Amino acid sequence: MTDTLREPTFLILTALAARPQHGYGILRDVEEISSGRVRLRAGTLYTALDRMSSDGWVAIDREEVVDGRLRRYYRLTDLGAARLATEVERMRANTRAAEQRLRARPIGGTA
Amino acid sequence: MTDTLREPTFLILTALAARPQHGYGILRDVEEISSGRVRLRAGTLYTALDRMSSDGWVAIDREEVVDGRLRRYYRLTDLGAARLATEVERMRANTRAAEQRLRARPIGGTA
DNA sequence: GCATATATGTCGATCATCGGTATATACCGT
DNA sequence: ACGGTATATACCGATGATCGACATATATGC
Repeated sequence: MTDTLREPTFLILTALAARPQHGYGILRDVEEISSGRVRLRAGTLYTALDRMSSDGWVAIDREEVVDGRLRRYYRLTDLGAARLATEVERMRANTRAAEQRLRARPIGGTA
Repeated sequence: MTDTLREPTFLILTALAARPQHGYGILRDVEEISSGRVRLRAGTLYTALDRMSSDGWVAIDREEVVDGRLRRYYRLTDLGAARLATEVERMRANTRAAEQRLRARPIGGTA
């Protein structure tokens, strides 16, 4: 519970915070959340979902078959939501500290 | 320039944003910045300083000898400050997105 | 016939960080 | 005299999340 989340993990949890979604939907959502900056690799996504499932952060919500293709929907658990909230607090504290110090820094001349 | 910073790297840059500091001073400062949460390993610190030196994010400011012990002071370069500022913006955007979605999420009943 | 979108998955490689260890000096309490 | 803690820098093997590439399958558009 103590360790920091990497960006892909963070964004997957964020995507699922909105609503249950299936893998490919998460892929699209993460891209939208990050304004196109982050494009998850399939390997990253499914490895992360497996890991977070066994950690109890996400759970399989339901499975559907659309056009002969499987859609496995995941949802955020309360534990996962709490983990995400903790991470948000940590990031807030860190950004606050960094901004404060960057503002105090003399501009230029230190190249 | 695109990849995300890990917390130790982020906090080392933040520590140096305030003023030039030597290794052990950074160790103490990072602990203070993070309210005692993050205690950098010596290996992490010096490996990171070497890496960031070759990336041009930090530079050796000066060297002193105090009580027969070497003190190597590092300072943040303009490039390093820019990199930190970029990272702060990224984290701000991510926390904003996560908070928005966590607030919209129905509380409880999804364990 | 070929590219693209949808959809899930495996596998080897990379790399920052962790945890432990090494090396020194100085100070404090017992 | 001895042990513990603080100061100070540095190396090294292990870990683990992510990357990049590949595999498989269906549907749609050109």
